[in-house]
This record gives sequence, C-alpha cells and structure tokens, in this order.
Amino acid sequence: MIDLRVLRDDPEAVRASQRARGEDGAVVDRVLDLDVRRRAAISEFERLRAEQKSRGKDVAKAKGEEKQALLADVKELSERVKAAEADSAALGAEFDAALRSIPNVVEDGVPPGGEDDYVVLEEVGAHPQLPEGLDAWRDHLELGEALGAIDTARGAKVSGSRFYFLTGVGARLELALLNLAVSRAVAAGFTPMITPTLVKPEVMAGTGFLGAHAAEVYKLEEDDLYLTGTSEVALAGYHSDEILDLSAGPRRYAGWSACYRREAGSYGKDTRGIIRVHQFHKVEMFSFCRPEDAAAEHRRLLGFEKDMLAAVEVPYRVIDTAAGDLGSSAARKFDCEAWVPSQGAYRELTSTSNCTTFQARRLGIRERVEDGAGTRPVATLNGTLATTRWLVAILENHQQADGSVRVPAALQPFLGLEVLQPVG
RNA sequence: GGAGGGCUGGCCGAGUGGUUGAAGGCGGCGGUCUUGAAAACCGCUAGGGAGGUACCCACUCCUUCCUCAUGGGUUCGAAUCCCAUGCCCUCCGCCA
Repeated sequence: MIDLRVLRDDPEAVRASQRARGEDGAVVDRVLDLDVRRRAAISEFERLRAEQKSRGKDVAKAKGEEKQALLADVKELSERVKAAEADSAALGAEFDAALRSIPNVVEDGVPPGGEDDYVVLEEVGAHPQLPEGLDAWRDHLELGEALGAIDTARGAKVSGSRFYFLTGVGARLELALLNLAVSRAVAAGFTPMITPTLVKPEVMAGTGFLGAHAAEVYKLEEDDLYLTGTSEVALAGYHSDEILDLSAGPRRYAGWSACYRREAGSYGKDTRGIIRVHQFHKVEMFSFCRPEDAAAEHRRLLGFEKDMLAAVEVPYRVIDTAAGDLGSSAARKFDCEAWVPSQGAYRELTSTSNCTTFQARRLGIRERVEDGAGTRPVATLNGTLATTRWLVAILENHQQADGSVRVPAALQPFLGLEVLQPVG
C-alpha cells in the first residue's frame, strides 16, 4: 500500500509511476475522489455517534417517565447512527480496495518500460572457454544425469512436469550451496530462520503477491492457506502488527525454505532441466530498516549477492529491472543473471527488491519516531542468496571435457569434494 | 476428531449492561531529595482514524470516532449478554 499522503500531496508523482509501469493512471483520481467522499461519511457518522453517546448519558441519569421519553427519542437516533456507520464502512472499504490496488511508487532512476527495457549495470567475470575436445557445451541436465545428480524423468513420474529429484552428489551440492549461503549470511549479521511455507491470506496479500501475479501462487482451498513462493512472505509476516526498535540498525534475517510456484503462463518455456520448476529451495535475505536507509540497504543486499556469485565462480551481470517488471511491492529491483553457456544467455539467479514502506504499511510493521509521539512504517527489503537454480550455472560453467565438474573452492568445505565425477 | 478452560494496555491483573479507554501493580520516562547512586515520595506513561488550529510541512494544542482475540447479533446504551470463527492451555481418542 502506498502512502496516502504522497498520493494527496503529489498525485502527479503517482501517475508518473503508473505510466512508467505501463499501468492505468486514472486509478489515482478514483482514489482521490473516494477519499473525499469517505471522509465526509466518517464525519457524519462521528457527529451522530457523539450525539448518541452524550444522550445515552442523560438516559442513564434519568428516572421514570422522563427516562421513557428520552428512550423513545434516542431510539430513532440509533437508527440514523447505524445507517451512517454502514455508509461510512462501505465507502471506506471501496477506498481501501482502490488504494491497495496501486503498486508501489517506483524509485527515481528506474528505467521505464517492460521486461526487455532493463539496464545492464555491470558485467562481472569472463565467459568460460569451451573445454578442449568438446564440440558444444553440455547443458546442466545432461551433466546432471551423467553425474547421477538430477533425475527429472522420475520427478515427472512422481509429481508431474517441472518436478525433479536431486540425487547423490546433486543433493549434496544443493545442501552445500545453501549451507554456504547461510554461513555467509550469519557472518554478515543475519539471523538464520527456517520459515513456514504455508501462510494465511492476509500475510500473502500483505506482501503483495495476490495482485497481478496471483495466478503464480498455490492455494489450499480447504484450509484457506497459501504455499509461499519465497520465504520473503513468512519473514515479512514475522513482525506484522509489531512496533520494532531499529535504533541499533536494520533487523536482518536469512530465511531457508522450500519455494512453490505454479509457473502459470510459462507453458513451453524452460521445460528442460531444473531452470524453471514448481518447487525449489532458497536462502533469502530480508531486512527491516528505516525508510531513509532503504536505498543504502538495497545496495548492501546486492553486494552480498555479488559476493555469493563470486564465491561460486560464475560470470554474471547485474541489471536494473524496468518499472513494468517490478512486481507490485517493489520500488526498485536489481537482478543478478548468471551466464549459462549451453544457452549462450544470462539467466536470473538473484533478485533484490526495495519495497520501501509498501509491505510494512499493509502488514502493520512500524517503529517509534524518536522525538515526539507516534510511529511510522518501516521499510522492507529482500534479496536472494542461493537457490536450486544456481546448480545450473555451477554445473555448466565448471564442466570439464571428460564430463566431470570442478567444485568451486568456497563450496569444497561444505561438499567434501573437489570434483564431481560421472557415474557408471 | 471429542470434552472442558481461557484470550483485557509493554507485562501482570481488576472489572458481569450506563460518565470504564478501562482500577491496582510491575516496567518505562520525568522530577524532588542526595556528593553520586539506591531507597522513598510526586507526576506522566496504549494504538489507530477523521476534523479543526498553523505561513507550507511537522510538532504542539483542541474536538471527535474506533479498538478489551476477530466477525456478527441483542440493546436507547456492550469489555460486560448471545452466536460464529481464530488462537492458547488441559484431558481423551487417533496418527506419527
């Protein structure tokens, strides 16, 4: 939810943000109109309610005939109060729905446009040379099958398309990667968390995932719960309806969880291997910080992501995602995309979003204002530290002519192997 | 799944229809006293919304509404009565 004050004081800024996202600016004027009508209705209700209360006190004091007369009088007033309250509530709900439908106002500097209008901020690391003796790069699935690491055929047999088993060194490699991520997060001051992956509707809605991308989310109709696509959801909800003390700096968490995504609308895309799957694991950074510190914290999270990518020794580039590709909660998003040799393309491995106060406003996460009374919403940010998809980049970039895969030095202590060898 | 008990402010805990947004205590903040501290004593101390006041914003101030788990209902009037839901606790059953 965006800041109503911003909408009132500078509606043009919100319209401009909507345009940059390629969305409708008219909703701004609809909200402003509803705001005026809502406030009038509230005033009317409050006026009547105050009258009812003060007359009620007279009733309490009165006795006998006098009391009967007052009762008849105040009975009629009670009806008007109910009607005014209903009006006010209806307008309030309409206003609220309209306000919530507006995605976060994009940060200055975000490139306008859609998915393909990103700006490349930097490219890091040289693309690997095709190992001598190979005519073409083996892709991660071919490598994974030869290593006895990935089994998509049985994944499909058991659970359907876009499911897989990680087997043997594949399972070990994923655990090593995620453990490396957790240990680096801990070293950087993050509190590790293992989070619920089923959450209530208000938490899912609070993080903004039930907006335009609701079709991506698995829902358990019977239990009125949602399966999370990232531990960001549970971590954002962790401090909901709380007042945090951020005077000592941001609260930083590193969530470990399975992630579930329906991948609706991506039929035929990335059907091979484990690039795009319905279930995977992820270590996610999450920060609660003061709004004025959010942009700096965002760069910090990006820095941690780059450190992790350096640790697994894959070439990558950093992009500044265009406004239309941000998702409703984010004001800005940086993605790190790793080089995938078999595709000759960069593929997203990490994504860090600055959600400013958008999620906190919906979830009721605040801090005390130092001088003077009152509270204000905090800022929330998230970023990826490792996911199952990273195995794709690791396997492909470190493949050797004989089908073996070199293990990056940083992973070796967690894996206990220097090279992954083909089986059989 | 069945049977009970409970859910009040940062915490504990009174309150069973009418000036109760809520006694009392703890904690916190400020003050008096003291060389300093402690103790003692005094005062203050929930969150949110709307309107007004103001040179814009903010603060202060004023008015007012909402919130005693949540949502409905009864009533002129609900923390207090009724219904539903959620959560916590105890016991039984079931599963692991």
